[in-house]
Amino acid sequence: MSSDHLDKGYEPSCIEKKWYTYWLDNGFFKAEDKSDKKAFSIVIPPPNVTGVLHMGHALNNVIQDIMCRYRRLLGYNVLWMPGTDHAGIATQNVVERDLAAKGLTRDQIGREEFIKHVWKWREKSGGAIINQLKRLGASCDWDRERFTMDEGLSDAVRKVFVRLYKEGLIYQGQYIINWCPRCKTALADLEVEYEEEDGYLYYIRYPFVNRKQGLTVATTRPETMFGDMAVAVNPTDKRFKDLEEKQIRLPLTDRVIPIIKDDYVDIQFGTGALKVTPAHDPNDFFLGEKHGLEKLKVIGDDGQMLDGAGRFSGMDRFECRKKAVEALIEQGLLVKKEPIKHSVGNCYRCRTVVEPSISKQWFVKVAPLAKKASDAVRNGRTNIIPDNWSKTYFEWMDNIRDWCISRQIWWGHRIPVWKCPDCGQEIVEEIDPSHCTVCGSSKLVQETDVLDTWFSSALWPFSTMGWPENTDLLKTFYPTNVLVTGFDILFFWVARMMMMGTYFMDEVPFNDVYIHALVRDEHGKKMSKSKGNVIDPLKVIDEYGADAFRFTLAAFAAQGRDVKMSESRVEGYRHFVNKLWNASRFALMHISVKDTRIDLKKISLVEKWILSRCAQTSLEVKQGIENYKFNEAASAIYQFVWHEFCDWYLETAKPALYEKEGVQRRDIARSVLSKVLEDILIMLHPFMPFVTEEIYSILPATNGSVMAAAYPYNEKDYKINRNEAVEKDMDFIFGLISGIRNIRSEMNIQPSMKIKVLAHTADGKEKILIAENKSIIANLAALESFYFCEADLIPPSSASAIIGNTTCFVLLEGVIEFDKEIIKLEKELEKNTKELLTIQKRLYNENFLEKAPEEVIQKVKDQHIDLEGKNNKLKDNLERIQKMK
RNA sequence: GGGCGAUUAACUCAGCUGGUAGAGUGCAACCCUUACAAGGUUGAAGUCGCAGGUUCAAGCCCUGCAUCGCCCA
Repeated sequence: MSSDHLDKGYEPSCIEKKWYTYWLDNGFFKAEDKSDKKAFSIVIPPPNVTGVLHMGHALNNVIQDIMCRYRRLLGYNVLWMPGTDHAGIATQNVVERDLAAKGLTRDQIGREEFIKHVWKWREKSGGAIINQLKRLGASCDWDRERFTMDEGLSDAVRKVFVRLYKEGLIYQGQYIINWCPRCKTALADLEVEYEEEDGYLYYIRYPFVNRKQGLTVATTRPETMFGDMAVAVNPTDKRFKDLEEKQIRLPLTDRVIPIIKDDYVDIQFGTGALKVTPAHDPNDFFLGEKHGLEKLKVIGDDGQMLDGAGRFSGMDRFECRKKAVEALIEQGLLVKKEPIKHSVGNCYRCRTVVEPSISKQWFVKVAPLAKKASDAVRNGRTNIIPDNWSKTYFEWMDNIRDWCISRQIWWGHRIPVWKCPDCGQEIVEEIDPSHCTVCGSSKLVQETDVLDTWFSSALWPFSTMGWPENTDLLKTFYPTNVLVTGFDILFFWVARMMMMGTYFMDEVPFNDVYIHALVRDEHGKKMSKSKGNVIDPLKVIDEYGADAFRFTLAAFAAQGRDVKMSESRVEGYRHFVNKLWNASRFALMHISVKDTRIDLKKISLVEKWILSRCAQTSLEVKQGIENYKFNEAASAIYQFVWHEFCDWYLETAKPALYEKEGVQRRDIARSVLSKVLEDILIMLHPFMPFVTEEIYSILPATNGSVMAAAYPYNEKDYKINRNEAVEKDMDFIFGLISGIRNIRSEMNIQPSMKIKVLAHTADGKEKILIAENKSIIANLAALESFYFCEADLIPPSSASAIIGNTTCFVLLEGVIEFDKEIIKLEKELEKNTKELLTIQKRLYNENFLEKAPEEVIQKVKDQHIDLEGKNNKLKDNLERIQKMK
């Protein structure tokens, strides 16, 4: 499987394929139904079977994959349950389009034949999105893949429906619902998307029966006037105080309708007179109920006007709007029309303007379910993260309306209700009934509607695990640890899973709900086909590799903020992948045997330092992942790998690795390098699974897959390796090197030119540190020589840098540019003085000394001493240089 | 109309229970130094949207305002 070297540049495509196949073949993604190990489980938000992977999926699944891979490294028995959703309306639309291409409609071929077509379609192309998830590296337990229309899941749906029905929580009724005239089905409130559009507000005069005058009503939908059953005014409205008429004439018809009074009418809006259309407006529906008005449906299910529209019947609703307005103008009844921005409801599947319409539908009485679901979050059994979404969740749950669950389409779970045509009995059973339970008739007719897709998705966390059977899987993995989702389906899906889970399992479906951001384009705009700003994740993977893409998503997944995605960012992280690759190439030039045993007593300060930093990084990555702060985890490891491991540690390790300090030192250096690189690969694996596996497989010190490795630094190892004192010491050394480098750069000293440096310090500890790390300093700052000097022997022609209590003098032997050094020192002194003054201001403030906590005061005092010391040294140096000039 | 969020370097964003403002990209200078130019070293760059308030101390807490975005009606 592995070779013993790495190519010069990292080439993702074939490596990704190779390792994904390897993981699958070796069962690394498999969960055990029963196990002694601790369990960790996530159910995937099932993508639509018609779906194509978009950025939202990518972010969603990368986050889940990071968590799953991380838990495996910790030794958990991990279940990541995959699957797809049958997506009733969406899928039906796709297949209908296919048929239309062949000149067929679903009505022509009939229900049974149509459903066969859908299944065939699914077999052919339904798995596309699954393969796309695999390209991302998703480590789902694919053998368990579920589909909401599977037999088992359908059984669960049936069971839930029957129980809710028998408990009186499902009912059928005539209500106003949202109707899509194109899909020819009812939609739930949630399935309507509102959009601001330009329209007109038409003011129409309805004449009184016996007078020419009348009331003017305002509407944006004049075509609905044919369904008007009354005109309503507010009883407190002064304009209508003297109104005697009780009736009014409905223009363009021969109907006379009542004038009713109700304080529901908004005095501010329009003319104060409201046309009441109970069959085509939700508010009017309730007003109609209250006043006992008839509900006349005038717009048909296909969007064409019905008989009630008189000579306009048979006309399309929008055509009718135009024609009716023309007719009103002719009759002098259109008072005015003014442009208005108003929100128009569109079908979330096909964007057709939704018609509120009266219809007989099935509903779930959600209040009792919502109570349990809402309480579960209130009392902390389920945590919503970030927490501010809890409020939105409560808001919705507490004001929830009954859920319309019937859809007039064919693709979906058919509602298990039968009617007896002989005696009218309604039969609802889990097993298809063959005859009427009352009269014995065998002519039972099943309800033709199917259930809302979200009805089956609401059961997903337990139906996928085998419910209603009490399976081992359920026992091991339910409730799931976390659900990862975007907030756009918080109500559609999460809320409903909470309702069904708490009701049927008596247990929440997940302990945590992590709500991640929406992925937008680089300007923060929603990605959409019409805007042409969609970035295809698969293309990004092709170009930059899955690892770079995944890392980008993780790095930008800060809580509570949208992810703004642009290819240039992915490119940046591809550089990171490459950096890791090259660092590993370098390491492989040196390490050749399995030896990662490290004797902490024998290793150098810088080696202790890198181990300490590595331990600390592992903790930060751990905390980041466990607290859903993936950006913090990503940035911790990025920072460590690039700027500590590569920039500092590898550079310091080179002399030892090249055997310039003897064989023993070389072997120690090898073992530390080997160990740290191995740790890095494991820590990084959840984020960048492919490249880490490739490198890990080649490292001589490792065996088998990185997926089988243990996450580095348990509590004990952390305590052994983390050493803040060592980190502080190294910060001093690194600061010293940077100080000298700074002088080199400011004084335009060529990198190839070696320089002489003298150090003066009264600090014993710093003196020892410098002495012990002299060769590192000399190497990294490119020094010819480095000695200590006494205060009275400070070289005249030199530039200085102050680090801690030590001053370094870079000898410039006549070539010093005094002006440059003076400017540099003055600038530094200015900055230092500023800082010193702010510190002093606090220290001389009695209130501060009185009220601030002791530790803060002590810290400020320490800072004061440091700053004052540095200030004096800067002044001395400046004075000295100025004298020289 | 109700609710939520944002406003910090040129750009994209971090910033914990209040304690001297950080990163990446970009920019500038120098460098092909034997893992990496997809690189290295060094540097410049911020009135933390505005106005008040609380506090010894405010990017962070409170109030108001402005601008932008999202969700629900």
